[in-house]
Amino acid sequence: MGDLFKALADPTRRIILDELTDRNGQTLFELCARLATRHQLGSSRQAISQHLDVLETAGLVETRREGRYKFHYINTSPLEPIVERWLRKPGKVTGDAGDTEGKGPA
Amino acid sequence: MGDLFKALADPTRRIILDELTDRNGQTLFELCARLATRHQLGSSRQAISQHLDVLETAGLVETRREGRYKFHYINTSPLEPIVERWLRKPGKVTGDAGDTEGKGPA
DNA sequence: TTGACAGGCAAGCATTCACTTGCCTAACGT
DNA sequence: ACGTTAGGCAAGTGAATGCTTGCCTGTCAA
Repeated sequence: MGDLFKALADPTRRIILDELTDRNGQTLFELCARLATRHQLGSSRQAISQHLDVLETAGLVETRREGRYKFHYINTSPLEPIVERWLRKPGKVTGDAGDTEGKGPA
Repeated sequence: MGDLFKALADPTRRIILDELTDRNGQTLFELCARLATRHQLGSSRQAISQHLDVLETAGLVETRREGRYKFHYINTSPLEPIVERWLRKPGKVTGDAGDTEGKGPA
């Protein structure tokens, strides 16, 4: 769950999602080129690749291999439960017991 | 904008939002007690205070002083534009030009 | 088969982040 | 006035994060 928010916390990754929204199914190199051209992002190929890994771990990007190409597709479904979590009316905390992620005390 | 996602990226801060959803207008000490009791979070007072600062910077928490008490109120309005950003249909990237946050190239 | 292309793996580095520690200010109660 | 309570400020520490560097594995065209 926290992977989703951590993925969204980086501006470069948000721009990657923008780019995939504009044109879905891009390869790594295509993304590099378009991020540099349209967003003035000088990130290296490896940097973008690592960002894509983070986004994929968060479930925001899915991939499809085809020969030596790897296409990246945006998946917005993990975003939908975000707002609803804190939009429920005050009264009872329901399903957050598993959200500590090992950040608890020793 | 990125402040919002960074604020949500931490599990302790998400639990604080849960706690404020359950009971709005808590003081710092009240939050400390309830986080420890109901969520087994052993965070110190200063840690919680810093988390509240982050949440307030992100616009997710607003405060009201009253004597020596400071009450914290959740504000969910910054959450609403989150999903819509990437739910627009592919075709044109519109308003992301200001999202680089100084992470751009030299 | 050889070389170019698309991508992956892993170590190293600098910054940021969460948290602690220690001390301080301001508002109450008695 | 004095002590207690609620909260704030700032420096320091360990871990995580974003990025680079260097090399390696597959895939395709000629």
